[in-house]
Amino acid sequence: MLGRDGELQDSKKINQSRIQRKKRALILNAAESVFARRGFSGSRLKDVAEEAGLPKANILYYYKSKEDLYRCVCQDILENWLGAIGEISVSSEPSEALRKYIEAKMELSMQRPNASRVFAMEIISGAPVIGDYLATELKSWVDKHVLIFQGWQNRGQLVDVSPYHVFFVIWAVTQTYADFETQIKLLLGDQHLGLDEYERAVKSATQIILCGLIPR
Amino acid sequence: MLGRDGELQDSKKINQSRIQRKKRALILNAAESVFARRGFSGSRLKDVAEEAGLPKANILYYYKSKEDLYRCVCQDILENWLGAIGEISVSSEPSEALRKYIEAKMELSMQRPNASRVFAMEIISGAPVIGDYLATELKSWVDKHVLIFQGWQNRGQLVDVSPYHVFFVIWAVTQTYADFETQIKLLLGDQHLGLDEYERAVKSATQIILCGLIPR
DNA sequence: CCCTGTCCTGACCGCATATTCAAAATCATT
DNA sequence: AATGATTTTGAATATGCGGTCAGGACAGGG
Repeated sequence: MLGRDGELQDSKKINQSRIQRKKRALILNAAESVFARRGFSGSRLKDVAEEAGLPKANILYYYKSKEDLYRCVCQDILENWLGAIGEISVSSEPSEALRKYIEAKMELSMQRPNASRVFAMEIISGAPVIGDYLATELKSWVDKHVLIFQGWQNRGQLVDVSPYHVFFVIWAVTQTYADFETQIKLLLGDQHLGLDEYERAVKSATQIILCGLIPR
Repeated sequence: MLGRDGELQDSKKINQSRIQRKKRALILNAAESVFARRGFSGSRLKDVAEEAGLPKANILYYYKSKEDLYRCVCQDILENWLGAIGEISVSSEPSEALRKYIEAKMELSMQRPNASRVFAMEIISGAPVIGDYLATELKSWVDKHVLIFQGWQNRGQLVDVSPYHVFFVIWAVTQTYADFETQIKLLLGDQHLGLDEYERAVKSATQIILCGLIPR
């Protein structure tokens, strides 16, 4: 079972040779795509090994256990997300700030869909590994931005809804294009969800959400 | 591995004694909650057995295999969903029709969150079992309603966005309250996501989406 | 009470899995 | 080239899984 409060950085060696970093990154990528399909307990190290093109024992040379590997995948995702999105700027117009945020999240979903899926499965499973992170770092990030939203609402620049739910709606919509790609492709009849359809998705999602948030 | 085109009703016995129906329903419920947490390959029959309060062998007396059980869970979910939601009425005002639909989906998410989670995991995993259903029945249902949406758009009653994405947005938002309940509870600081917070969620979601869809 | 079919279950089987290990191969440094 | 550290990997191990089975419990109609 996944120990709840493990330090989330079991194998975060700091002195890595070039070859180590390369191999570890290769394995991390392979692991992400496997975990994205099956979740933690459903994934097999054999599949990770095949995906990475390495013998199974080599995986466990670089990551001391399956759980360690999974934690590192999660940590990598969280760092990447937090770094890529940054803040919602206080100064600019709400409509512009929110549009930027939505577009950034959409792009993340499209560029690293597997990251989004691992995250989704982890949450659905009860967040045994990243629960602490959600309750501390993410919560403080959200609380801070809720204040910004309330400021906008006081000035009549943002529709009067619960600010937390603004986030829930934005996250839900932006991540659905990664997590539920299978369903979307089947319904659109598309095979590849190409760039044109991606543009349409961004446009539709942004338009619907923004119109719902910005008063006239 | 899950055979893709299996008939989705392996164990759909029609002549069931009262005791059979009761036991099968009990097991189905337990299985739903286990599959909701771990997905198909991550779930253990032992856990289903414990959840149901039965010995493991008894599970396999009523369902001939783990995959059979999983298929029955999926089928049960799909039937329930299709039956509970029904159609989006053509005649009434778009705003009323859509509001009804959104509220119905929200209620389903709240009443059977585990069903939503099983569905989510199945899709993220590539929909090996319900893929056929999505590509046929659900697709024809959606295509039919897309026509309705386009009719509304021609009459200026619905904002001009890709109708398919209208569904994607509605589904994303309504299901997020079931699938990501863990995250939402952690961020709201709540333990139970009580009735008041549920009302607020319905109100916020409905308001944001509807305002984004209905022109003024 | 017996008999017949249904229901229940502990013990068991074969297989897959995560993890260990020791020996081989490769690399780095002098 | 020599030596020591790092990296690689096939084989071995222990555990846990889905599924089987034989026989016991039980229900109900005669």
